[in-house]
Amino acid sequence: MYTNLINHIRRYIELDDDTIDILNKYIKPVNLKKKDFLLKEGQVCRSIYFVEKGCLRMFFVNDKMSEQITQFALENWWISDFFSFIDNKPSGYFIQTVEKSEILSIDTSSFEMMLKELPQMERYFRIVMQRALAASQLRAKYMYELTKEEFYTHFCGSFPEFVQRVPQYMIASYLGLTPEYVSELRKKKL
Amino acid sequence: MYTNLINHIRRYIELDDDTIDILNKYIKPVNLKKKDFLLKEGQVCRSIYFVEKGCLRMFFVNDKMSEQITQFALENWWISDFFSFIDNKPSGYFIQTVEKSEILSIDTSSFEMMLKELPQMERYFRIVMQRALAASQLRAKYMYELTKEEFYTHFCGSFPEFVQRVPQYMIASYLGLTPEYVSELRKKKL
DNA sequence: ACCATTTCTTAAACCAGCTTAATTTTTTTG
DNA sequence: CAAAAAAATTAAGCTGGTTTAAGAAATGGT
Repeated sequence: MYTNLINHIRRYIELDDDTIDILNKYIKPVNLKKKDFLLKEGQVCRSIYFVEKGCLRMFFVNDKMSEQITQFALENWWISDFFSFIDNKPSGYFIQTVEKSEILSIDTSSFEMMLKELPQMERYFRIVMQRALAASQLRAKYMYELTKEEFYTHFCGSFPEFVQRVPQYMIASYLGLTPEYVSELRKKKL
Repeated sequence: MYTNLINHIRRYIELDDDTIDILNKYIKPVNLKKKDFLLKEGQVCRSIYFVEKGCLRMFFVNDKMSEQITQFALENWWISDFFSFIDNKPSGYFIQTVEKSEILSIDTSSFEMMLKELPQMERYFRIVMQRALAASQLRAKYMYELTKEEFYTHFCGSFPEFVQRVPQYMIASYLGLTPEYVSELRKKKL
């Protein structure tokens, strides 16, 4: 069970069957249908989430009352509002499924206990965080150097499967463009 | 020696004197004057850097041949091109001192050996990476929700000492604005 | 103190991408 | 399958922030 997570951990550290059993004590599976919420604005984000199957989005509601998506998570991605998770502060975000999803969740206290019982997991999470940071540095670089049109084209070229799977207006929101402008860009490309 | 680094590590994990001695084997101090480079575009970024004293900036040169700053590092910050560091890919960035600085550097192989000899440091770096990720999520949120003018005002309000210490055109670059526009904003505030 | 270099300012013309608002297409649900 | 809801398109007008170009002020080295 949780084959995706186990395989993901095994990319980075050794993991025997006994350790997997221990690990299982700390992990809570959550099955969600489309548009279910894992986190709502104002709540403290008390868990980190791993996507076994499905897709999540993280967004906040801006002053114009429209949803601003800041992150997606597909299979094998961890997602959380780390700011809220680390310091137990109320979150400004929503985390919601984009489609029917199987999520694994580890809450704050399980996370600490798990790391105490299985210190080798510190290494796994160090590497996960380091890679997430590298990804976020890369994304920031693209946002600095590309025009919005180039950013859109580059994104569609890099993640074609993703573009199929997620509604266009969500991609627009994630890239920081209006749906109208994306529409215009698509017309131009044809 | 390296009091800032030692204190920083002690914020997150226990550290006895013997451990510090071991740690020292892996750390290379580098003293730099203003505008010296730690990394140039095209090189593989083979180290992570800790600022004991001073200030670093990380930037790339865009197609208009102007410098786009993506990060600063003051005292007690780690900085690196993690994308290049992790996968040994040539970096697209420069890392340069903004002022005379004392830097501590750990190269790729020292990093791996150090983590093997002192596995408790995995925890320290897991926490450092996690916090860096939280900071980068927060920064991204501001970039999404604020206009450039608000972003500038917010930045100056949040880091007044920093604004003193770093030339205005660098702050403009970091925030993704032109120096001309920052000039206009300042005039407006007075 | 003086010259060279770096940094900051001013102002006008310009444009990428947004807003608004109305219409059409697609998807969801009973 | 039909009605309702959600998502995508179109087009015109507008604006926040850039570009360009020139001059002024601050900083640093000798």
